[in-house]
Amino acid sequence: MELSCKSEYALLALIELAAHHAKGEPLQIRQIASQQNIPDRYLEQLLATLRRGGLVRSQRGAKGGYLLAREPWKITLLEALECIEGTNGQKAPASDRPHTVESEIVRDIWQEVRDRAQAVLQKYTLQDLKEQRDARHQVNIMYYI
Amino acid sequence: MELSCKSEYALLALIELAAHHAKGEPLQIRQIASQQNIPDRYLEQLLATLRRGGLVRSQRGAKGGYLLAREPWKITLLEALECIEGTNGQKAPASDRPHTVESEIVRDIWQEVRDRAQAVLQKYTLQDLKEQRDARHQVNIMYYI
DNA sequence: ACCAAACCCCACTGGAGAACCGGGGTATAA
DNA sequence: TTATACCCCGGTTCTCCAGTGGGGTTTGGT
Repeated sequence: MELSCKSEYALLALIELAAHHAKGEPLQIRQIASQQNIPDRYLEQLLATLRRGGLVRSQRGAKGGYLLAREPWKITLLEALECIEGTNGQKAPASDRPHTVESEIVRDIWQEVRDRAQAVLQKYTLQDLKEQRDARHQVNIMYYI
Repeated sequence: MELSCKSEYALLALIELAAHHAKGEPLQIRQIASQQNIPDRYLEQLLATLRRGGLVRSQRGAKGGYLLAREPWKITLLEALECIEGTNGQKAPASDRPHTVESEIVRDIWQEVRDRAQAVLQKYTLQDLKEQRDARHQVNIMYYI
């Protein structure tokens, strides 16, 4: 798993879309970008990737924008991250190298690490993040009063 | 965590050193490299990093080579990987960006993923890998008979 | 019909790191 | 003294990240 800036941008955008999802109307790149301080031309590319991955859909033309392709509780973070950074074929070290007993041991541990990371990302959906968001915003308002 | 080719090379070298550790005599780069099919000039750099990190020590001159700086059960994989790839300070996306409620949620999840990955790497020592190695080699011998 | 809002696609840049290769210097055992 | 092995520094090629920019296409509103 990357946990890069790119991945963070994608998740932030998806949280915004999840929060806006009940309204049923599309949300524009500009809105998301300004809310989350993301360069809009870059975010555009990420949303295009998410669209091609089937996680969001777009509405072209005036009053257009993006919507989640599915209900927010049906999209896990694992899906989102695999979509956004999954294109780069070999994240694992090339398996074409002749493998020894020792290299298999290392690969097994690599796999265990990946499995643990993926388990965390599997258990959260966009709905979960949206609820956390609402809860924390509520706390902020209470402090403000 | 990177889980790159570089990291794999480093762990393979450390396993070799752990396996050879009982003899008390140094092991040469060439030996390790040919055993594990690693380009030797590259491995040299990695061992230099591990030396600077205090995980191995070197003996210069003829009959020289590398030895573990500590007992194999006192070196965890987490230590080894942090040493080999840890110089790049922030693997996390720059925190200098203005952070929103949403970005904090994402960072928290990032942290949870990292913690899980590190927990796996923390629980294994070089001694564990050496024992796995011995066990699997033994199995291979039995098949051969 | 027109216009402006919005997405769409492609290309390019600068920087960082991975995965090497190579040359020459230095310590050390035999 | 000499061969062996580590030591240090530098360069190369490649890929990806993180953006920026230009021009094209769809669409709703007037």
